Amino acid sequence: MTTDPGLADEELLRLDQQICFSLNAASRAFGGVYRVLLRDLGLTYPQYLVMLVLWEEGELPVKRIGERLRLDSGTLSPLLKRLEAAGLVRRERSPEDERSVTVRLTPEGSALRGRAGQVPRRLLAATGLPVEDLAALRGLLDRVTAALDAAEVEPAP
Amino acid sequence: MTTDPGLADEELLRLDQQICFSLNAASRAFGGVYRVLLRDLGLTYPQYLVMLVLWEEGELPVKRIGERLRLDSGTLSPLLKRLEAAGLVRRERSPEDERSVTVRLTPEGSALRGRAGQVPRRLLAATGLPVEDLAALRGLLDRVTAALDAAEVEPAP
DNA sequence: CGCAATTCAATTGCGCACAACTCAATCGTG
DNA sequence: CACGATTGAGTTGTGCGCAATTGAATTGCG
Repeated sequence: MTTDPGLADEELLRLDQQICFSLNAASRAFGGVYRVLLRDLGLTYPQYLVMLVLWEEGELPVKRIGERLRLDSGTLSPLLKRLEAAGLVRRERSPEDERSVTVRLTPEGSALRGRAGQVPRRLLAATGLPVEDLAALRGLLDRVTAALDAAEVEPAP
Repeated sequence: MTTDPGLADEELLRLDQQICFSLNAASRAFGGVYRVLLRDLGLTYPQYLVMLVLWEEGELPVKRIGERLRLDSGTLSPLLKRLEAAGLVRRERSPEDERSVTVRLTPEGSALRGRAGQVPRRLLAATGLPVEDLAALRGLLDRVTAALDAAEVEPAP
């Protein structure tokens, strides 16, 4: 879990810089392409992520959506409200547990899945990478995510 | 640049889902670790990126900072104002071109570099990946970014 | 049973990202 | 030189991400 101490701080600063630049740039480049692809569906990228989960599950409590997407209620509550205002989902408190809110697709929300059908293919094409490389990328990303989540980083140096 | 047409839409949807989930998750996981590491410097992650550029260059017009970080004035203007309020930079209009604003490190801004010295090492350690893997990750990220930037994605399917 | 601790959603506040726009300074072309 | 086009910062408005807090419902422990 430690780093090669032979590398000077100066070199690490450069690598750190490159890693965080690259990740930031990639994340925003993806966002830009998704934005174009999703525009005529009336969805933002995070809204699309929520719809993907709902298309798979049909209905889900807010809590579960948050676990799937690593998002908390501070992000999901207003986002879901906008999806509801757009007529894509309904939200209702669960009768069994009044604390929980269940999110359900409306017929319009389900129908949108058809119109979203070409999004993945077009996105993967835009990456310009063969599927194997994308799988490798995903593997590396998942590894760092797991490590970063597990790392107990001390606040004060 | 096209995708294997043998893959069904359903499978592509799943892969797309995994790629965007993974990228999103990794980006936010990095953000979380940076947030902890930068907290006692009083910097956010995007502010740290700006400081990295300034530590390298000393002074730079807003325009150049934006080119380096792929950020526009809508993001940079308020961010730089906060850095100025924190006493880390000064902003002054260029005498040669009154449209341009030059951003300069203050002595406090320069001094902060020393306190940031351990950030890269600690971040790289938190990733749990050997340097070679991080380099590979960076390579893949840069490739997709370049391809996504180059891809002329048509708005309407 | 009763009350404290926990859980879930929502809200508030702050900062970033991006689009669309404004305004002044500069450039380029006739 | 003059005037229209372009450039560079800044502002506004929308949405996301996260921390911190609130408030109601539920759980669990004594």
